[in-house]
Amino acid sequence: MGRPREFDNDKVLEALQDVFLEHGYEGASYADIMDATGLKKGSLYAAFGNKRSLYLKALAQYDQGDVGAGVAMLRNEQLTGAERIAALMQSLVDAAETKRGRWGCLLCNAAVDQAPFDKPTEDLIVASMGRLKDAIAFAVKETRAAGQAELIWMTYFGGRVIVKSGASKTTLKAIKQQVLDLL
Amino acid sequence: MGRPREFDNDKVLEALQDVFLEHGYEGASYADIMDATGLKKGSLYAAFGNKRSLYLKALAQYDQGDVGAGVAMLRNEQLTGAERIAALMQSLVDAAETKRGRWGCLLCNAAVDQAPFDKPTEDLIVASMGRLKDAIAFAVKETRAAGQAELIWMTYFGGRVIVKSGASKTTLKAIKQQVLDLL
DNA sequence: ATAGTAATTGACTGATTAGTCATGAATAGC
DNA sequence: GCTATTCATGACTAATCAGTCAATTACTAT
Repeated sequence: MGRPREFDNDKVLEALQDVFLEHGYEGASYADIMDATGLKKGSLYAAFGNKRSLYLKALAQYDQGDVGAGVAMLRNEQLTGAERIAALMQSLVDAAETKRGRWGCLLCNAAVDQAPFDKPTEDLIVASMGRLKDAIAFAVKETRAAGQAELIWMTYFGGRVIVKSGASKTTLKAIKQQVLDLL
Repeated sequence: MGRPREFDNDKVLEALQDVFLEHGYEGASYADIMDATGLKKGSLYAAFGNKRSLYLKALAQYDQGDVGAGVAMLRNEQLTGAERIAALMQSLVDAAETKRGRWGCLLCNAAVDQAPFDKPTEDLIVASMGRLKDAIAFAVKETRAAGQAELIWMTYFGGRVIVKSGASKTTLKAIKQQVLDLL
């Protein structure tokens, strides 16, 4: 009963991901948010709560979506460990070529710009990063790089940082190759 | 002639580094800035220009100071290449234990939260990151890791990211060891 | 001492911030 | 068709934002 909702929750959270990816938490104003989601403030507050809550929900969706897909891929035993790590590193190379990729990884961005201020955000980030680390460890466990999971993990995050400052596809390909040479 | 300046430019820029390290660019208000520097707005504008200009100058000082010191250390031929890389990675471990270290690396933070918006900032970051990469390459050039400079470079940035989300000293020590095992 | 100059200050601006709320619109059950 | 309920809207608030400026202070050169 009551008036039916005119928007789709998941679609709105995807739009929120993009806004926060592009502008960061502090840099994203309600003007940006309303523009990206097509919703007015009242609807946003009623449906998702305040700005911090919007952020956390978008981050949680990113964790389930983008990070979750990466984790699933790294755990897909249809592929060899080396193939899975290659795919992970390729996603970094690809990130340099898309607008969304250039905006970075919401997880890394959140770690840098919000983790120190907000415990729930930090908890979500730590958990999500941990799942990614474990998945990398799983993928490399039968390769020569079995003891270098953290190294590859860090390379991924480092790559996400340099993509945001405009690193070239060439640079990222070189990094990808250096990681593959570990395997 | 005229009234003498009551503050020291370098000291003020150091305080600005801390403010922007702690809060990021958007998150740092003039209230924070005035509090940290002890200067009023008028003086700040007269001496350094607008907020973006404050940021760039603090970033440039960070580049010359913290990054410059790291680069000099990596190029110090009094030490072996392995010793130099060990010192670099140890600085990451140490960062997990100090308040300032927890705030991260101004270069990485800037890359994530400002590089996409401001060309001068991006240029400074790219140049500074490049100098660090070259210095790492110089340090490893006669080790087994001669072809893995970018890998170590990324590991350093990745480490800076996870420190901001509260990574433990133990985790960072493990990463340090994995890097040293490459040499 | 006086004049000239540069630094400091705090009050001020208009714009923008996140967040609220009364009103009206759109539905479902009766 | 009426009522109850939920949703959407735009005007509203108080606070804060970056940035400006006239008045005052503290110095140097003459």
